Amino acid sequence: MPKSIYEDIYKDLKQKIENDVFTYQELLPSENTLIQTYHCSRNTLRRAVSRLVTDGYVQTMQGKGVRNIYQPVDQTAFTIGEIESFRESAVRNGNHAFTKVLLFTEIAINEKQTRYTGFLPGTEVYYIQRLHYLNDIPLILNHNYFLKEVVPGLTKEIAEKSIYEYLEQTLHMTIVNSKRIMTVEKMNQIDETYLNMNADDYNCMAVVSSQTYNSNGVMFEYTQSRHRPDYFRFYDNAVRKG
Amino acid sequence: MPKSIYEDIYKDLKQKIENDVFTYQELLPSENTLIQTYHCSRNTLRRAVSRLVTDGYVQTMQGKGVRNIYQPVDQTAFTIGEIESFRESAVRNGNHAFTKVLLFTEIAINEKQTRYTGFLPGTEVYYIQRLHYLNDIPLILNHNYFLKEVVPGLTKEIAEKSIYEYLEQTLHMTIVNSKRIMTVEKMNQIDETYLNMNADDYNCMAVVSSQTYNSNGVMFEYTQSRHRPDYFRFYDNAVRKG
DNA sequence: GCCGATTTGTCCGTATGTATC
DNA sequence: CGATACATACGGACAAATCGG
Repeated sequence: MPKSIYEDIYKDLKQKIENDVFTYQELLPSENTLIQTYHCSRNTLRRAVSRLVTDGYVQTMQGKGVRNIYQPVDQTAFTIGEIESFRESAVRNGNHAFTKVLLFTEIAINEKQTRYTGFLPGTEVYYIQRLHYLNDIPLILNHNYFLKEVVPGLTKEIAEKSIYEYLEQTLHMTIVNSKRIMTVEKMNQIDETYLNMNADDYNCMAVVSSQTYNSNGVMFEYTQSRHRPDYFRFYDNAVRKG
Repeated sequence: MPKSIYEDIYKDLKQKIENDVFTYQELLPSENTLIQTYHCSRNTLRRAVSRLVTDGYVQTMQGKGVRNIYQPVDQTAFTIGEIESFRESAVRNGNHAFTKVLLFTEIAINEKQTRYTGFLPGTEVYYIQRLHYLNDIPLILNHNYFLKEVVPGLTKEIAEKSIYEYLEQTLHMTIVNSKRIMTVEKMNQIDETYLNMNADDYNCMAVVSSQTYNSNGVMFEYTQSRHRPDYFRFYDNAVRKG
């Protein structure tokens, strides 16, 4: 797989920032300097830097330079309470990722399902319920709807491993983008049971609904992910645009 | 304020997509066509289109074209990846916004507050509690911490209108980016009271914690926004990274 | 399967504008 | 004021993917 120059530069700079080659609040070498370092054009370098900006790693300042504003997530101010470190370490040491398939069926979308999935009525899909464990704790209850026409040959065995691996490696599909909406919803009986929660404690949860498109512009997946509220975290970097 | 060409093109195309000049799943005119339409260079046009991609409005396909994948979303949704004040998004969606200042104080950050705000102990800040109403319904309870050194002269009167307007128009500060984390937390007594909620119903809420930087690379604001769960929506578009 | 036309992706060099110091 | 640094814009060249004949 041949890679692009700007991506190599992006990754190199990113890694240097993460490994404290540039310290927090320090200015990076100027564009002209970096151009000489990487032997590339100005456009190519600026493209790499602009990705670092959207990542929230650096900040460009006209006439001044490029400032490193990267802070590792662990040490960041966002650690609220003690559960935090456990949560973080669970994710980082999460070698014990395990997926349990609760339900594997093939259905046709009805009127009600059309409203939230975005699939037209009558569309043939695989409807799968899966429970994702991290370190033996059930964290996420997933409701997946996959377009049968685009994702043929899906089986329970594949769903137990990785559906995306199947899509990319076997079907050679390219996943392009995913529109997501995050909300907070009441827990239902199924959530409580499988996620091992008690309604006397938390009675609602984080819900991420997503529509995913492949490289042909076809929306081939709708998924609703229902997350245990005490383990749910979503990171984002927002950029102010003119 | 002189604007840039690529931004004008971006806005024009965006508006055309929103107004169904191009229908869903349709291909946009090719780059060469659009270049002639807007009388601009290829780079400039591609820059405009790339913003539409990150917005989740279109999808580019090498060798084929640019497909419109825009579908309107709920107007009350907040968009991730973009900084917008409460007032701005309310105005944009044609709603009536009102802000009530519950508390306006000046404090020095203590050890405990350092952990979640990211300000060093002893830092002088304005600590403000505000309640944001949308169409007379209290939706968001905000805890703002503003660095006094960078944001001088803040008053309760300003806090009742728009702090961001004061920052940008009076102090001529440029807000650049904002790192945010979204979690789900238990509601406390204060939340219930001001947001008019009953713990028998929802007992938790969406919490968005954010650190905001200005154009000098200074983190001048920490804010915790506590949202009514039943009105909370965050919209996001994730793009394949390569 | 091949070839050429079309379309997007990557990269380069250069010129000019604007903000900072 | 000049030097430096990032921002915008243009034009050209070649690569890679797609599609139709």
